[in-house]
Amino acid sequence: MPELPEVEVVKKSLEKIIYDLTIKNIEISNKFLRYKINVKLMKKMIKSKILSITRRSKYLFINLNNGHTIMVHLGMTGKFVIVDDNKNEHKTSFYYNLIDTKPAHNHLKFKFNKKIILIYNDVRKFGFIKIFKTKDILFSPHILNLGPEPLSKEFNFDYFKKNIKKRKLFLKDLLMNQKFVSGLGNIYVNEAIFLSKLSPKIIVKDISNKKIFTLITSIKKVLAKAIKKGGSSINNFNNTEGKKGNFQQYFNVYGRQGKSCTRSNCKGIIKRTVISNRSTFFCAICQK
DNA sequence: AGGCATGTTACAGG
DNA sequence: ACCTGTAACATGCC
Repeated sequence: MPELPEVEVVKKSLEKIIYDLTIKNIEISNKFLRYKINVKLMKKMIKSKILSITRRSKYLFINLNNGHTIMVHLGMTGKFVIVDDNKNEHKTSFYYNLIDTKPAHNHLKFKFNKKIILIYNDVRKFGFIKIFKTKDILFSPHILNLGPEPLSKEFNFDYFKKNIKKRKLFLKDLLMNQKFVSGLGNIYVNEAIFLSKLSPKIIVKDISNKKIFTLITSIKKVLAKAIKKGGSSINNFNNTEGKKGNFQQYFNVYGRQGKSCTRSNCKGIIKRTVISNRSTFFCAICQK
């Protein structure tokens, strides 16, 4: 479920529900996620309180009052399910097809001092949950080499310009590279490139200054809008409030091959190709 | 049956 | 030591 907007929505939802709660128990039914969970260390988090929940790129940090942080990466299919005190289930889910949270794929359960259970469910087990000392978290190998957050002011024209000099790679590969900018994935890269009217295959050193500005704006716009819409894939935990992620209905290119270009006055048809093993969608008429 | 799926990373080669 | 491309991870749906 996991590009930056989805992870941000999960972060906000978790915050609302488990902030300030104390972990009463942790049940691990399957420790074999992307990395094997250190059960002993994980159990040491029992009795600690949730100080805050933060995000860096697609990684979530659950910061505890015992000097430790639980790092969570949702991989491709990681989801959280909240069971509230009325036994209602509030799930995060993906718009695509793996939307079920079958109990068989529940791997961890966190129980709190309120009657709230937080379940980590992950069909493909590409996600992981790992404990770090809070002070070490930004120096962990996952975080250390990440590029700037795309929504930060650090990610600007000067940064972009400086990092594309003499580089001969496709624009799409640049934006997918987490060392260049962190948090974008295949959906939002496709969408941002469409908004900028550039070809995903333009060689990055050939992008004009004007287009660099457009591109940066497009990236920030598409992410901000997706967060506002609750992500592309999320049924918000607070779906009792009628809040469901629905950014997928705003996709211009992703998954739209064969359909017509949404740009007014463009008669193009969206094409699908493959770049670096990933599906790539674009309009050959208006993206140059 | 085979292709495809939102991600990361180990590895080989340059 | 850096950069790049490929394959692998596990599972389910079309």
